[in-house]
Amino acid sequence: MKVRGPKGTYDVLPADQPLRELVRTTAAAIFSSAGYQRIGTPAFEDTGLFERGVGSSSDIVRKEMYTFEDKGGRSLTLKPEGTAPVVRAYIQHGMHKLPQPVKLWYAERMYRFENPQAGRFREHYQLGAEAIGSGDPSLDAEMIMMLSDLYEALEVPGVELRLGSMGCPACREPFQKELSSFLDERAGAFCPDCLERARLNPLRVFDCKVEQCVAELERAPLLVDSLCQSCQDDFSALRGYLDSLGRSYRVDGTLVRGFDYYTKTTFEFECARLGAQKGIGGGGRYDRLVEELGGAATPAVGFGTGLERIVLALESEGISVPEVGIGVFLVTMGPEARELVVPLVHRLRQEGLSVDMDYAGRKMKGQMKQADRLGAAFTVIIGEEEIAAGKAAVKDMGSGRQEQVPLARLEDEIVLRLTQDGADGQKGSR
RNA sequence: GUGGAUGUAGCUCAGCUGGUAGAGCUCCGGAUUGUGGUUCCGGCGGUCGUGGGUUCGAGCCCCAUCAUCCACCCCA
Repeated sequence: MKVRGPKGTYDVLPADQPLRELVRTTAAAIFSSAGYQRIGTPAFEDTGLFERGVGSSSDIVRKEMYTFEDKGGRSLTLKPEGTAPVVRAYIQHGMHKLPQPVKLWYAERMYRFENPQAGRFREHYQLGAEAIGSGDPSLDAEMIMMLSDLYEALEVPGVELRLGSMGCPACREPFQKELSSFLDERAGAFCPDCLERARLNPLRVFDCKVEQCVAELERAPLLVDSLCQSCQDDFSALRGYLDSLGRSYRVDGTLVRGFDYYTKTTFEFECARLGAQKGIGGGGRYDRLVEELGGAATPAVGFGTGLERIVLALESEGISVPEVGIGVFLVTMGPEARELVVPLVHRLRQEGLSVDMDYAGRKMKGQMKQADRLGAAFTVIIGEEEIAAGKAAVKDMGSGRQEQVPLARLEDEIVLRLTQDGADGQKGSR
């Protein structure tokens, strides 16, 4: 192997495109029907945006960012997540003056310096949405349903929803103290990772999978049980909405999301088909982020979902999108035929038809084979005999029927055949 | 950053106790002096990840290194 793409990256080959395209267009339709408009943000941002936004205690900021200095001495970072850039754009463009909430969605590449594994890459593609400017739990429900509808529309198998609440500063801080003292009392019972978490961000101990720790945590206090009145009200309102929407979910007091900015609602969709990295999408409310990034105090909620993980889940079901073949393939033999066909191919393409010809010097048989591989609906054969007779052979690749068409009428005949309904070739449909 | 598995043709893989490489698929051609999807035949294609070592001799053994996959951490 001489050359390779960088670790954790992948190429999207032609065969991979249709399914990804399907996911993107399905998402775009669902998001826009809920009034979300697409926004694009730069591939890189000032490093400080993520340090302040995502939070310096998060793993992402501590060890996963692609940070570099540009020639002007600025510290920049390839974006590891989508929310902070969108919030930055909201503030920068004065979107607080627009009718609230401002609803935005994005499809962007994200970068994290992690070791790759199933469903995890250093560059990945994320679809996400943010609704900024309302704290109403019905908006949380809208967000959750958009994601849920996306998975449903795509028929992603085995998707489950977990729901939790991170509370607000008013209830979280006292709770963290309570949890910390619980952890301190039993310090001996936890693994070294958990002791580290207890110091940095106690809530993260709930992520631990070590049996001993999990057992010990059975008796730990849960944040969902000690929410303040306001957080409790919002949480039960959200649950009411989800119930009436018929969206099933599991309340999980141990659901903790990785970014420091989350408040109140957190949610995560999991897919059992995915292996260890089974989180397929998730999000939550971040009522303090806009303010922390320098805007006015503004509540907001959002989610992100990984395109690769959706595709992986779909592929585990053997789902494939049929490839569409080309319209017509022009088979030529001899220089005269090529002289005639090169401009003809160009004119037909200008008509918007999908047309191809041989560029590899294949013999006739090889050209027919190529036409078949490309899924051509029709083949036009022009050789010395045809030139001499002033006619071309037009062959229907489905039926195998072939007829002679005068060269003078050939172009009109091709246009006619290809603009009829269903004239597109269909690969693999014979 | 850590652990395990794996690295042989473009792809999927075989290669017995070490004797300097093979199949299937793909591609090109022939069987059908100008007609596809089936079949048969032929051809193109390999520094056996890389660098050392042991040996008369290494794809096979040893060491190192890199990469890939999976898992941990964490996340989409």
